[in-house]
Amino acid sequence: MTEDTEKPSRKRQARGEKRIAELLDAAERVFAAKGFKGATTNAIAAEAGASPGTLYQFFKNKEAIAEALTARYVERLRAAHGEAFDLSVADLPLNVMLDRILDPLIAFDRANPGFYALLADPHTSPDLVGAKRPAQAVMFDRLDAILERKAHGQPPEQRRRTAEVAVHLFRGLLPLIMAASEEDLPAVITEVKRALGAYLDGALADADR
Amino acid sequence: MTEDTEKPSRKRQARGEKRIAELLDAAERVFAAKGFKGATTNAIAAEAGASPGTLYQFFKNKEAIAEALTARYVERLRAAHGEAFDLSVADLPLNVMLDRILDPLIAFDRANPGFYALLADPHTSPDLVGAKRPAQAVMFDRLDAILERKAHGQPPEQRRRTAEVAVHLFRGLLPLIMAASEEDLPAVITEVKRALGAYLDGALADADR
DNA sequence: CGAAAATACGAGCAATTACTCGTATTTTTA
DNA sequence: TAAAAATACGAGTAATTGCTCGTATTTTCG
Repeated sequence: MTEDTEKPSRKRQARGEKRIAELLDAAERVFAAKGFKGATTNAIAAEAGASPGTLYQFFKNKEAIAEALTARYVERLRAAHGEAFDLSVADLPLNVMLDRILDPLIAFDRANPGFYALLADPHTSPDLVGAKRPAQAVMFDRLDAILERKAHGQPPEQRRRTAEVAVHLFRGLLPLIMAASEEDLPAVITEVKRALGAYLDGALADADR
Repeated sequence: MTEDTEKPSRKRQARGEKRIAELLDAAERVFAAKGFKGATTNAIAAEAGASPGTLYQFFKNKEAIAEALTARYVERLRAAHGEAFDLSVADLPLNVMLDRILDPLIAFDRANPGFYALLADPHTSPDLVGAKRPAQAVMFDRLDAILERKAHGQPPEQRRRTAEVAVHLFRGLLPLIMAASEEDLPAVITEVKRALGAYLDGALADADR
């Protein structure tokens, strides 16, 4: 077995891939506007210019749409900012590091409002929770690795908690970031960085104590 | 007109008040478990041991239930912690002030999971948003007043933003607080206070600059 | 007491919605 | 080119759900 968890179906056409992308684009808009429960599969199909039957040709059910969309976000997040989130930033001063990490992350979130809509919803089924885990892990794991490099002496448990709190802290401020007008955004970003910087600064100082 | 925005109906019986309280208790549980959209009015009625007809005798529709529940939370929040959130805490050292404010607030949130469930849901109708505003205002206004007293020289606009960010910061960490086991809670609370303390400390230091 | 009002019930309606299925069209492939 | 497979359609269905309404019981009050 090299790479086949797929059924013995014949082949997916380029047309199909295009439709899937269109359906996910549509789902992104509808989820962002209405949330998961509020979104209608018929509305997603219509938004994509497709029929319900076509939608269900590619997705087993509504949850599968959200799962696929989440997977696409994770993929894009890795592709776009894997480098910016690289471990080498750990050697930079804290405020520079925060610029490097947060600027692209904020840009990504503002450019992909559906990502936030899906991630923020706390009332998701177990399957969806599983699909969301990698999205959380992308941020958490990298930050944890960075902290490990930046504060060697700290016990791993404490470090994990610091990373977890920092990620939640950012996610908690996301509503503010998402709601900010283009005009207010710089000031909001400044505050976000100030909050994260102050927290991490304290956590790292404790590690050296 | 002294106090009557009510219809010329005859009188609400004690039995009715009791039923309303039971229905709100039930709604709290169902909303906390399923979210607003996921909750069913029939399920709320059943949870309260009442029939749908009885539910709709006291509430115009599903939204009205959430509005009344939110109002009850605001009332309880004010009653339970109005004093702890009193302006005099502004004269205390920052970390003591945070203990005084956050400990009862965290206890309230953990004791009223429906409050968090309703507040956190971003996909609410305009009516619900209006009902939620006072809940936000309770925390924001008091913190803003405290900051005014603690940092006189700061321009109001900057102060408002600090208060807004601080409130969002706390709300953002609420998922962590709500999900923590009784065992983990103290450590989580420590981190929350550290984060808020570090942020506010920086903001207040800037004000004195 | 007795009438009116408040409370209570729950079957069921109208609307919504996730999803199916029979059928038609386009693309692949042998 | 012809059969098979993939894609597409959209009316229809079964289930869910917010809410109503006719009716029955309890409480209030003159």
